[in-house]
Amino acid sequence: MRRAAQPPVLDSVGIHRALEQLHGVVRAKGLKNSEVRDAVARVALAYDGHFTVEDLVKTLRETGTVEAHPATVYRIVPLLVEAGLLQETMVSAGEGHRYERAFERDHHDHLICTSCGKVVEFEFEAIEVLQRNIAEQFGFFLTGHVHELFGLCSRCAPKGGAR
Amino acid sequence: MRRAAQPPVLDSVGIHRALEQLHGVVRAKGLKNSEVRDAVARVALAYDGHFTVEDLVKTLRETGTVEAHPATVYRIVPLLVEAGLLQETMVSAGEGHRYERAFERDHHDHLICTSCGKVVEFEFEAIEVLQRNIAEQFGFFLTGHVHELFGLCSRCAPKGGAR
DNA sequence: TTCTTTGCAAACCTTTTGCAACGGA
DNA sequence: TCCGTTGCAAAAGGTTTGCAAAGAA
Repeated sequence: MRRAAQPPVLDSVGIHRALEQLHGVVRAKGLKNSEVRDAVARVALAYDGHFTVEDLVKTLRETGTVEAHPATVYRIVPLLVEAGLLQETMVSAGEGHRYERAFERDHHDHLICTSCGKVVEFEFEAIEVLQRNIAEQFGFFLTGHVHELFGLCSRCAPKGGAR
Repeated sequence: MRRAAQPPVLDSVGIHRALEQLHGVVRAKGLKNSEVRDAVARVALAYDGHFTVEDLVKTLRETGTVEAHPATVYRIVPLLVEAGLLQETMVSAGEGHRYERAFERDHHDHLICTSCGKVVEFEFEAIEVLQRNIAEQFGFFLTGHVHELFGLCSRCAPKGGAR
C-alpha cells in the first residue's frame, strides 16, 4: 500500500480538460452549457482537499468572478459527479455531503483520525482485488465502494499504554 | 471470505444478556435505568435486519407494550451503540441513519445492489488484516471502519453483455 | 429528595422543489 | 424562439434541543 499521490493540484490546462469532459457530458445529455456551472466546476476542481456544497458557495463568493446560489450549486454538483469531475467522499463524516476532485486523480480511500480530523489518503491495490473477488463470489457486478478507516493518529493516541 | 452468519436471531436469554450489558454501561455512566430504554433495546435487538430510528418507533408502537417518542429514541440509540448492542451501518444508504444489531454478532461488511437494494453481508478476515496493516503503517490506532461495496446483483445485471 | 428520563413542540440544518425571470444554442 | 438554468423563497425530512412533568435510586 502507499499514501495516495500528493496534493492534487490541477493546473489551468487540466481544468480546461476537465471542462471539456464536462461539456461532452452536457452535450450528450441534451443540456446546455452555462457560465455558472463552469465557474462552480472550476472552483471545485481547484479546491484543495474535501469540501461541502457550502464550501463551494463560500469560495465562489470570496474568490470567484461569478456567484452562485446554494440551490444552484446543489443542482450542479451531482452533474459534476456524473461527469467524473468530482466524487462523493468521507460519507460517514457527520453532517453534510463531502466531495473531492476525482478528475485525473487515482482512486484512493481514507484513514481518518476521529480525534483531530487528520485524513490520510491511501491506495491499496490488494484490497481492491479482494473486493472484486467478493463481488464475483456473490455474482455482483461491482460499480463502486466506500472504504473508510477510523482511528487515532500517532499524535492523538495515548503513547505507550493506557492513559 | 464467506457470507456472514444467518439471520442473527437473539433469543430471550440473549436479550437478557444484552440488557445486562446495557445496564452495566448505564451504571458506569451514573445514569438510571428506564423501562422505555429497555423496551427500545428489546425491539432493536429483535429487529431482523437493518433499521432506522423511525422503524424502531413504528415497531414499538405496533408490537410493543411500551411506546416511545421519536425524540426519545433518537436519544436512546446512541447509548445502545455505545453499549455495544447496536452499530451504525450502511452509512451511504441515502437519508436517515441505519443501524443493526452488533451484540453477539460477528463483524461483517455489506455488498449492496444499487438497483434492487439486495444486501449481502460478508466476512473477510483477509481484508481486516490488510486494514490493520494500513493503520499500522500510518501510525494509527484503528478503532473502526466503514466498508461497503456497491454493484448490481445477478438478477439486476444485464446478462451476457451490454443491454 | 435529587437527578435522569420522557414527551412535546419548536428549532435546526442540509437539501429539494416550484416558479418566474434569465440565458444559451 | 425554444428549452435549460438560475435565484429566490418555501417546503421537506431527519435530528436536536429547551422545558416541564414523570420516574428511578
